[in-house]
Amino acid sequence: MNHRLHDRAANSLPEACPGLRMTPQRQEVYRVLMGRRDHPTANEVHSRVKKRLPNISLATVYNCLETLVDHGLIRQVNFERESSRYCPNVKEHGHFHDAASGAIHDIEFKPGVNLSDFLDLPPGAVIEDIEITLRGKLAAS
Amino acid sequence: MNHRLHDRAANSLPEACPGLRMTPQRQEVYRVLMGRRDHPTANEVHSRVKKRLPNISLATVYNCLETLVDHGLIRQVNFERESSRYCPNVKEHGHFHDAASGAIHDIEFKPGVNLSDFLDLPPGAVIEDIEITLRGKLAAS
DNA sequence: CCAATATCAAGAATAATTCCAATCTAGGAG
DNA sequence: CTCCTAGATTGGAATTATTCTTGATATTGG
Repeated sequence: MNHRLHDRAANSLPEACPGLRMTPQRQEVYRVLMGRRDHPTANEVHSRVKKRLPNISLATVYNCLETLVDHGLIRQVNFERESSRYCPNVKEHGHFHDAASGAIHDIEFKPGVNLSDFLDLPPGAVIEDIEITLRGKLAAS
Repeated sequence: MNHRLHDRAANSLPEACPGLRMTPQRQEVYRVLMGRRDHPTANEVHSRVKKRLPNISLATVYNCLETLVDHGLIRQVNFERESSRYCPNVKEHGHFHDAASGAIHDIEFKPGVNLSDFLDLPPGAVIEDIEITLRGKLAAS
């Protein structure tokens, strides 16, 4: 079994991140995301965080999420026009959205592949961010 | 030069599409999208359409766009949390968002490539829709 | 031509997110 | 240790894109 990506303890703190003050709120938001590696919306994060910080406001959750995203500790993912979701998998990856269950699975690139191997990029394009989302079904097994 | 994708006359009508009633509003929305192959928002489409149909409402533009999308005549594309944009290129393709100019370029797949060539898909996944968005810059030429 | 159905328009309603102003807090300077 | 300040948090208001609702219109099949 391959745990390459998921080996950080669920309740560990992010290592010191320059310019980021680790407040209790940010810590808990981060902990909650690491603890259950689904792709919760800000609202879902809020619900989960409230178990330990009952007074935290949704605005603060949004702030924390934004800060963590800005510092590269988590990723924000958008599907269609739905609420943004947040993902603790910082590695470059895509998502597969199972229409039947609603579940979202991380999709990794095969090792060694290069964007320009399969896409006709405009000449001189410098890619800073990639977003790949697939929608479909898992065949009944 | 390769015009494979863009050879439909700009003001042509979509060929008969089962179950789609081609009203003047839908026709004009479609015409406007075909005429300028950028990626306008519903609002931009509304402005453009109003030149010929001054009384059309934004709600109708939304309705028309949704209908055209449902019938596969245009595609809806979402970048981040911005307004949806609409794209007359129905072929499977991705988008490159130039951070500097804000321009959006269609990106084609290299011929013959297969999703599973570069992505680790979950076993049994049947992909129904692909969305690939790149963000970056065009190197100064 | 008439009834059934689909479309349109205008504005109200919704939902996610951001903004704002008023506290609050942590950490460094003294 | 205490004060000061920058940054963080809060709750609620504001914003924005989009959808919904309702009544009026138009179109089509019979």
